[in-house]
Amino acid sequence: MNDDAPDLRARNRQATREAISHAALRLAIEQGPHGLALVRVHDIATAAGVSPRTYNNYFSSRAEAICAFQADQSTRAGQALRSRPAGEPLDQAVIAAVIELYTNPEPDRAGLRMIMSTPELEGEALKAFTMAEGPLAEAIAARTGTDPGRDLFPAVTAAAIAGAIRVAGRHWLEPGNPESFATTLRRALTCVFPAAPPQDPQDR
Amino acid sequence: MNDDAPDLRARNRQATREAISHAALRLAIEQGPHGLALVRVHDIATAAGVSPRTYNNYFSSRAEAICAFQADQSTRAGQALRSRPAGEPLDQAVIAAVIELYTNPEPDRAGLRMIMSTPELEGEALKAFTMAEGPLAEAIAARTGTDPGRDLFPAVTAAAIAGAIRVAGRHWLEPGNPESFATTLRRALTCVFPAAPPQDPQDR
DNA sequence: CCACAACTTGCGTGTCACGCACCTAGTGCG
DNA sequence: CGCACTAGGTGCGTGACACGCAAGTTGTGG
Repeated sequence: MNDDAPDLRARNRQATREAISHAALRLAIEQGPHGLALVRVHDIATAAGVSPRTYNNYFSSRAEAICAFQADQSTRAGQALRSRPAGEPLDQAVIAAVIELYTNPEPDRAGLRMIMSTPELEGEALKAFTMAEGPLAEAIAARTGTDPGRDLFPAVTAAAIAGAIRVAGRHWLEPGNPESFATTLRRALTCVFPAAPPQDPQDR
Repeated sequence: MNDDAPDLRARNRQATREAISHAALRLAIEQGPHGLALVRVHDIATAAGVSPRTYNNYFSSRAEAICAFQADQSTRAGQALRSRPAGEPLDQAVIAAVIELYTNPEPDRAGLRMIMSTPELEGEALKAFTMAEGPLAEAIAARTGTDPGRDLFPAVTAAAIAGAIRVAGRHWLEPGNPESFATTLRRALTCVFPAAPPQDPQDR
């Protein structure tokens, strides 16, 4: 929690990391899904105010740089679930945590659309979502009192949640969709928890 | 179904595709998860009996070549579900179809472990699994009579199934696990369908 | 104030993806 | 039965990239 100001170096490092990934995403959006190959490493580095060599001290591929925000966000999924009140039933805790995590701030439609509609970026985004599953599974196991080493429920549920978020994103991106992302997210996650196992389903 | 002998050309093409991907996987296994960078394109092409230039007429990256089998298998998921009897309840049909698809032939532990434990390959395998979701979602929609354009259930369920398969694979690979893959698969998929809507659960 | 560590940068190297042009082999028609 | 056609394989050249290495620069702690 106290990684706000541990060091001036660490802050500079985080700042350049964000500068690079932000520049990468911006340039990618400018070129559109079909012009990703035109986004040169040199351009990203220049736009971020660093040398090309420094760029790949932070990222080893364009896709990794462009999707860094998604990746960072995903790693917070487990923490988001843990921060829900202990007594809350699993389904409600998950839905609340995910909505809190993915609508703060409201996601950028252009950026998401860019990532979801470009094969190479989609692969990297997939990796990002998958990285969330480990911590998420641990948080679920902690909440349900199951052993993640033997019981498959936590890991499978975490994977299902990550999948639901992906599906929600894809559906939300479809042209002419007036729903808020939170609404779509809630609809998708409700499919994962049709009826909470040992709880009374008051949701839906 | 009738793509067995449509053409001599097509058969040759499929044969070289399989030769390349098979050679790529074999060489990757030989080098182990930490030596993937030592598997040169030239080696793969030579082992497959084609020129390096031909290799990337078929695949544009090593990971794609190595995971081609997984990708091909994934694309058959929708078809596997559709080939189940129409009256069978969704959960039983899915479990039967997936087990049929992923245990025929019995998967190669070394190959799976190679793919799941190498970050770059894992990303490609993730893409392969995700490619299965579209057809799977359509098959689920057809079986449940829902509209995949409006209802999120088919897509979310397909994603959950793909995630369960991944989790099952990871768990099955853990050292000292005596279970058959079919058993692990069934356990994982049962987490996705905790209680079949109006059916009696005879599995588990 | 100084020695040390972290970080950035320029350079060189090996690898790779891919466009282009040419060649080989399978195909269908007269 | 042979010939034009076409899909696919191959060699070559080019542009870009990842990464190791060795400085130079900036923050840190004694």
